[in-house]
Amino acid sequence: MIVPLGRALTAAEAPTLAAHGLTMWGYVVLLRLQTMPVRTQAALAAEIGADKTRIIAVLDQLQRDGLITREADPADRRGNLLALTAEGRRRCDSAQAAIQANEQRVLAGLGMPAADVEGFLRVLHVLSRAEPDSFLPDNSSPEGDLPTSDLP
Amino acid sequence: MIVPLGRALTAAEAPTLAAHGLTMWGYVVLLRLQTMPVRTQAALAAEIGADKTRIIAVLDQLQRDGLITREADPADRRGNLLALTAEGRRRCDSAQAAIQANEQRVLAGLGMPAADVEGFLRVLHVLSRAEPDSFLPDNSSPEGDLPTSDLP
DNA sequence: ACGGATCATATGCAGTTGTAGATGATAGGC
DNA sequence: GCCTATCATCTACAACTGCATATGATCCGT
Repeated sequence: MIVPLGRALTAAEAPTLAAHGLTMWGYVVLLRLQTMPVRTQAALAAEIGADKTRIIAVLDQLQRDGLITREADPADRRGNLLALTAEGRRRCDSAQAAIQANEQRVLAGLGMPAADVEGFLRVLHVLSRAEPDSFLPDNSSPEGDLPTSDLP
Repeated sequence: MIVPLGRALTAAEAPTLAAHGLTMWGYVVLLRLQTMPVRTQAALAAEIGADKTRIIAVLDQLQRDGLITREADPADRRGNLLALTAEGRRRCDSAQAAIQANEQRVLAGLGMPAADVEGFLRVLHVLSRAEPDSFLPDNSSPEGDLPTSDLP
């Protein structure tokens, strides 16, 4: 998969998210909490591929905006229970709708068969739910003898 | 499209690229030059979504490794002609094969219909050739009144 | 010949990201 | 009670990224 493509798609979502008062990570957090609350911030960070120290500010902001609740878990006060508020759910839904509308526009503009586009969306949906570790290659050795020089 | 997915896929490629003595940007440059040489570094940077000042070191390394040729354009000596060497082509091909093999493994592991997977790959291929600007949303106004707070 | 533009290159700055470590609070096993 | 582990939080450091700027070489139009 092509790296600049991923970067371009990410960059394209930013204005839509900004228009909904969200940042990329804020949106990712809301999307994840949309499916189910979590019991610790560390678990959330691991699931969304974020750094546990860096999402603290994200969660701070979301909490200030009234989009999430964040309360010590009575069963284990080391962790925080995180869940969407009603406003958070609304915000997430509206941002998601806008982004998906733009995706539909982009995909429609490709002029590809509807079956391909539908297949694409289905695979993408499943991929987005997969564990990030499942994308890693096997421990296969590289082909041939290659120099070990690498970019600084 | 889901941002963490893109990040996970990118991260998953890194070990394969490293095993082939390449970095992400080095690989992206090789991929682009595989299709056709370019006449200026600035044009290359724009096409691959890189910063023109930052790819200098990338090109330096690729040139040192004998993977690209980089010669002043006799028609306009302000620019450099960039092209793959035979070794560069081999390196690019082998890295690409390894990455695609891993992609096939991941996609096969999803257990989805072959038609969906093929459609996915076809759409992905077209998307990767699209102009990054085409992904940007229209100048539509956001839905409803939303707070303007944003993440620091 | 001059002025403006383009190209590669180097550099600075601010923001982002990944990693590591420290700290305090909390929990569980012995 | 003590030791170890976990969690959130804070901080430092290095690398990366985007943008801006400056410089020298080159090119083109007047």
